[in-house]
Amino acid sequence: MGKKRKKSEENNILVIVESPAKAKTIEKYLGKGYSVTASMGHLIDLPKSRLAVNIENGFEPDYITVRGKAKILNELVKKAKKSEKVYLASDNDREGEAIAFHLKNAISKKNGKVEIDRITFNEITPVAIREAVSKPGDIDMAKVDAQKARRVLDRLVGYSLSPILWKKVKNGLSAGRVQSVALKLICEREKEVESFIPEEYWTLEAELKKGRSKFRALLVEYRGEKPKIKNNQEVLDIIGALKRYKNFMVKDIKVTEKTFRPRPPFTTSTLQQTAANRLNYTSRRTMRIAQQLYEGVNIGSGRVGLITYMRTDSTRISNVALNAARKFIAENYPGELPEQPQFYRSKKNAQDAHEAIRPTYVEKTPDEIKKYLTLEQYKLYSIIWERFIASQMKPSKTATTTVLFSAGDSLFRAASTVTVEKGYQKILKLLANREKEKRIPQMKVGEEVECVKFHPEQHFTTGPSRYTDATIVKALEENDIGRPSTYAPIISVLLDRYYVRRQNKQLIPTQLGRIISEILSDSFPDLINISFTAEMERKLDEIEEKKIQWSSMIREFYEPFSKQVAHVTSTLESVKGTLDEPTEYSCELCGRPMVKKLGRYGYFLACSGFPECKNTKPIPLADCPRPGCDGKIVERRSRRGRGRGKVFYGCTNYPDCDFVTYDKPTSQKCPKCGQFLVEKTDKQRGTYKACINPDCDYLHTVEIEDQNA
DNA sequence: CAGTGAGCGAGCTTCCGCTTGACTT
Repeated sequence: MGKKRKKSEENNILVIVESPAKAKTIEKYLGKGYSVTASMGHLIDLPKSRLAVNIENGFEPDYITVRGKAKILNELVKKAKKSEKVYLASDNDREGEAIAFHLKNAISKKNGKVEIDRITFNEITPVAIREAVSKPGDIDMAKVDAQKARRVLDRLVGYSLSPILWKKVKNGLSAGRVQSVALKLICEREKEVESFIPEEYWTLEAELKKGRSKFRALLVEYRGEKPKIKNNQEVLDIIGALKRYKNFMVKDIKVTEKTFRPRPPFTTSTLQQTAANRLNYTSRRTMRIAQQLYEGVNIGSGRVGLITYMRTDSTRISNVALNAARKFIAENYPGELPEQPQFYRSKKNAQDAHEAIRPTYVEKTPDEIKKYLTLEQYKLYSIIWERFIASQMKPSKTATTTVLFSAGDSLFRAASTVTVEKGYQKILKLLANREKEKRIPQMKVGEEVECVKFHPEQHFTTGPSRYTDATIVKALEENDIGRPSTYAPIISVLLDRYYVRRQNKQLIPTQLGRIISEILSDSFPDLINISFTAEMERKLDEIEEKKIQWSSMIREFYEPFSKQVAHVTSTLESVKGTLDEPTEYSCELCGRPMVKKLGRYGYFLACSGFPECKNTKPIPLADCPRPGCDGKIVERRSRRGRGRGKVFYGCTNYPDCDFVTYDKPTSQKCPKCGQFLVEKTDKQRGTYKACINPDCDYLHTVEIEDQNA
């Protein structure tokens, strides 16, 4: 008796979620009697070391406990044993259902008696959590099957394609349903960039004067046609013909109003895009900071989670958050509160397991908590906060006045845009529009203004732009390739494997990346393309709707695929040996030319006479600036610290010469003193080049290559 | 934000998607 009462006072209902930060919040909401624990993602998965898909037996996967997760799993099982009831509350999406399923198996294997139910919710609010607990249900096996199909397909693709690359290109390479399509996009764009031929064209502006104000109007019609000015001579001819019109006549004035609705709150994809465009952050950096804000920052009163979950594809927000935003707007910007709340539609195939990314407490304004945040936390929090509040404010309105001027049979156009109603723009600081308003004076139709001067300007048509973190994430998301948790890692894998490099934010394929992409796209055109994943998702939906079986879906894919794999393996010629890039250096041991190779630790120089001559050396980046030293500056890595350590640049004559710097040398020489230039970054100037010589003051801004961090 | 030093051509690699930490190499 006494024992029983004691037990009921303890936490006798176990709730399992995926993320520990979420566990903390939910435990607070559920209160007494509940214990909430995190699984930290998948605990059961395919082993890394082998295929582990039984092709002869209906593609059944051979699951194991994920390396390093045994401790967590055992503890969950132990806790479950002590509980009266277990609620599996992993995310309400396909992967979450699979996590719940595997947990249930593991727990009931060790303890058949305990009652295990599945609960789901799409927002972490007291109401939603309590409601979920009041309506426990079962695991949706169709969803679990869909996840299994996804997992098995990715394993079959990745573990079939990668070995082809090992054999034909280079050991250790990788390919997969997602990364190889991302690489293909980048390579195709590069081809467009290369084949684009810029064309010269000119524009002509007239400087007009009314009273004391001067403004410019653009030539939009010449001799009854849209002007196509190809070169300097043509523009001079036009100016010559127009010179006699000392005055231009106002022919038409039009005012058009435009309404701009605020944008929906952030998803992972739009957060990464906006942070890249407005703050210059890589996807990876954005996610690292967002994770910090989500896990919580000490803002005086203890650690507080400042934003909702950062890996989401939804723009939906909870009612609690909606009301909080409206209350905040009513109190601070009463004129900008719309009568009706704004609702935003998530993208078509959103899994919608979480809310949009929003501040957890709208009353904690960025400026109020700035002193507790790092600068990057402050900036990221600011854009999240601004975007969320703005999304519930009134639209902004602009009025554009367009004036047409005639000069003979030519027409010029000038326009000015003014904001009529600021609306949600009132809240924006970091996200505020950066363009300046252009003003033109008041005029009347029929009025004449003086033409003071002509301004011809040379232009070139600009071709397609290379992908950046922002645009590749956008492209992937639009085509339903990858998930919020993988956008940043996809970019990292392409960089880490030297398929792509990043320069001035642009993603440029390397020689290796192009070769791989070419082989994969040519050999597997049905798989390595932009629509394969969308097709796959459609079939996964059918599995979830119990219209087809997961194993038949896999069989239909695998039969032709495996044939093609065998065919390519036996027929494709190896390109090993063509990968080394020639260089200007020659081997100091045997005189043969040196080639640039990609090794385990990055690029290095090797003698082309290998294996007779085994000479290797790092790639020289510059001459050592120390007087009398004949060493070269090369990239080195510190040994201490996690991973491979931090990159720095030192002299090859170390320890005789101890010259060292953290600034990356460039191939350029300083025009003032002749030593080499290095890349530097700081807050005021951004990234720029400066002379390595501390006694030389040469510096100027230029474009540079970024790191992956 | 302070902080700094090999080797590399291989015998064992690789996927996508969920989640956070992280010694002895």
